[in-house]
Amino acid sequence: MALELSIATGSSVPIYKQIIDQVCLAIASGQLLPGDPLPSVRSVAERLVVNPNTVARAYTDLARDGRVVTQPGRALTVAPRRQILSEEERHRRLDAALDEFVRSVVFLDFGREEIGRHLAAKLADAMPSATEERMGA
Amino acid sequence: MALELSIATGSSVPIYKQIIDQVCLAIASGQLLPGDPLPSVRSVAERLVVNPNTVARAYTDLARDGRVVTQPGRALTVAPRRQILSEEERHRRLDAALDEFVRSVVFLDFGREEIGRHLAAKLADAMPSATEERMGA
DNA sequence: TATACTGTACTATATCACTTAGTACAGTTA
DNA sequence: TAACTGTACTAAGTGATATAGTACAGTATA
Repeated sequence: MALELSIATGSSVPIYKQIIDQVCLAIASGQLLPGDPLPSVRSVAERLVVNPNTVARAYTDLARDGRVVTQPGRALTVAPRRQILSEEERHRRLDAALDEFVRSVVFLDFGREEIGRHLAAKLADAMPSATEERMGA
Repeated sequence: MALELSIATGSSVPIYKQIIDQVCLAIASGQLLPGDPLPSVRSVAERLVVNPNTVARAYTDLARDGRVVTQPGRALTVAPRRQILSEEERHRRLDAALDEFVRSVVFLDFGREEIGRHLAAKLADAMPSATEERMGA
């Protein structure tokens, strides 16, 4: 399936990061499978009315993090699913994300259970578990 | 209890935001109670070796969001615990925080249950529930 | 071979957020 | 009066973000 990228022009999130996030979500959700090609730098730039350099910035970041594979002269392709980060780095990033999230919601006066419920729903959307995939969900 | 602020000089998180986060966490955890005074702009600036304007920026943001009360010529005090944001705004912010969090962890190859477990632990630290507070936990 | 595509690299420039610096003022407290 | 409180203002420097334009090596295809 062709990846349909979009950007929120008013957002404070940098364009290059919006692109990275969408590609990563597409991979995590299974919309993009290992080996699938990403749309070219120039086509994305044209579609989003954005500078090619900005798209290239996102693509080089994706390649640096090992989420896509580069081949000279060819389009980027989604990397095979394997362990990319060290165990330590994975936990460090999870911990940082958790801290950031807690800081953001701690003032909102939601119950811990309520927050947990909303998170579970979001996670189910973004990252269907292997079990569910096997069941065809 | 006097609030002991600190900053991570190497962090990409702006100093003013680090201050805001620490104050908010102190309020949420019960370390700061409604009516408690915040340390003065100048004393914080001196302790953290930071510009007073940066601290003032954090304080005005806290006041704008209703988490502290301003009185001319007096120190800021922690606002009484009550509904500050509209129901819609609360959910909007929770949703934004959830999206941001999911984007951050979706690549890390953690199971949904594992993420949920870690989050529950963090939340228990940051925001002791009313029930636990009543039990003296 | 010629053409059009792919990612990548480079310089230059503009804008904005963040931070620092310095000064100033009204209100409070002792 | 003196020392404190938050707040407001201008000015300047730094770094991230984005744009613009150009260029190059490798690949695919007619």
